[in-house]
Amino acid sequence: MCRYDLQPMKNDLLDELRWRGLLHQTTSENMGAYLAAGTRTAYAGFDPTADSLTVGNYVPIAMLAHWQRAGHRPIVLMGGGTGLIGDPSGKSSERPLLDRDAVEANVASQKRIFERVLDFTGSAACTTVNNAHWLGTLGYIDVLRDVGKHFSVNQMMMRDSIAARLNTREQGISYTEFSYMILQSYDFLHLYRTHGCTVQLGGADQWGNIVSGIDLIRRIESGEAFGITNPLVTKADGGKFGKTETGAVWLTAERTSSYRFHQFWLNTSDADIARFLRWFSFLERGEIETLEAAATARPQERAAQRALADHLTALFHGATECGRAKSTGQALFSGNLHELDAQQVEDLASDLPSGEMDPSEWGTLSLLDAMVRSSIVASKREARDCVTQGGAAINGVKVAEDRPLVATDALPGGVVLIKRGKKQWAALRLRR
RNA sequence: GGGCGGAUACUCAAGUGGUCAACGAGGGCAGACUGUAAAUCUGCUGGCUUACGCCUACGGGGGUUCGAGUCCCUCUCCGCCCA
Repeated sequence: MCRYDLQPMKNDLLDELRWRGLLHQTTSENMGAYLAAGTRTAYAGFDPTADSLTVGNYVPIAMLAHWQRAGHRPIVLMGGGTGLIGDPSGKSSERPLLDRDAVEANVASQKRIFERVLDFTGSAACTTVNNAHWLGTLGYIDVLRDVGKHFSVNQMMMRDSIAARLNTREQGISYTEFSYMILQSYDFLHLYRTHGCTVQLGGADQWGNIVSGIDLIRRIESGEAFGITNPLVTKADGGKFGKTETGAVWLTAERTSSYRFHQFWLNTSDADIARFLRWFSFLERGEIETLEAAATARPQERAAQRALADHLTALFHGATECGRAKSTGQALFSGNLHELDAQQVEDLASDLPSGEMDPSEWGTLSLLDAMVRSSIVASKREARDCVTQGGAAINGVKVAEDRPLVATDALPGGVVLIKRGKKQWAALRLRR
């Protein structure tokens, strides 16, 4: 059982979401009473445009988890069908279409992520569905007759997601992407019919699509359905959430190692940490409030950042990996690299960009070349700049001038660790 | 179908025959200060065995010229206006 042990929610769901800052809008004022009256089913959709998901996709997953903690039943909708189209919401340009096999493979691969956060057993077991299975068999004529009739083009064009694209000079919107809203609405209708699903969760940018689905259910089934949206994740400095020097932060180990994942959260700025704890962690209110107080009183200790990093790394990578990530960070930032044993060095190096060198190159391979070879820099030019500016280090010790690597630079296990700036590391392995 | 305008480095955006590897802004990287934070200040930001040198680049192709991002022809794509 790899699922992180989430505790049942003690508070009212909407109150909890509101307190966490996860509640952007709901489609009805009666939501609270509706949820209190029984076990409900909600879904959130995910685009299988990659074989993994990033921290940017995490909030909807967390929303489903909170939903489940409150005793309701979650459905993960994999957009195997809609992924073939591409959602225009929040996109400034037309997206490339993926081929069907790629989408199928991505759907399978992403399932692992959901299994870490959601409970697929028990009375409110989560289920996964793939809309390729019903959208794929729809006939064009049928859709136009049965579904399209209920959509007003005039209304669709006024939706923010579409209007934004209609008004830009550079980019238009294809009929394909224009139709996305109809398909997403149909998904909701389908889940309403087959799973008794009456609630859709999504980001604030999904509002228009969600409301369309609710309308469709009312028109065709005379049924009542609801929507809950969460705010989009922002950072206090206005930067893009989820990006680091090395690119997007993913939720699976093959794309982002547990070490980097842990570091990402550890580096959360003071201005963001309180909101991030509430958004991203499943810690209890009391714990969060204690951490927030600590962060305000003694920010230099970064207790809140550490707690968030540990919590999420354990959630997505497991407790063992989380421990490894922490000790790796400790070794790298304390600078005592020669004290590591061969196994630790190897573990560490396996996380880093790396290159190889031959023992015969001791004394001749320059630091600049070594940096290029370990791919920590894109060119020798860049390596030179880095060294000149005092930003390069061998095994954590600053090197002011280019020099050849020598045999004593090797750490146990035959690895030389090269650092660029404060946080970027690479490994050069000794070939044997 | 007709008329007009546009395409420049990661992004936006200057440039209208030599002084252009290309102003400026944003972003990114690095340094100082710090707490592996933010803010601020500074440097760098096409590549090469550091070279007032060479190579590659201003949508694609072809031309004019001693010399072209800059002029001409053509192709592709985009926008606006008229049908």
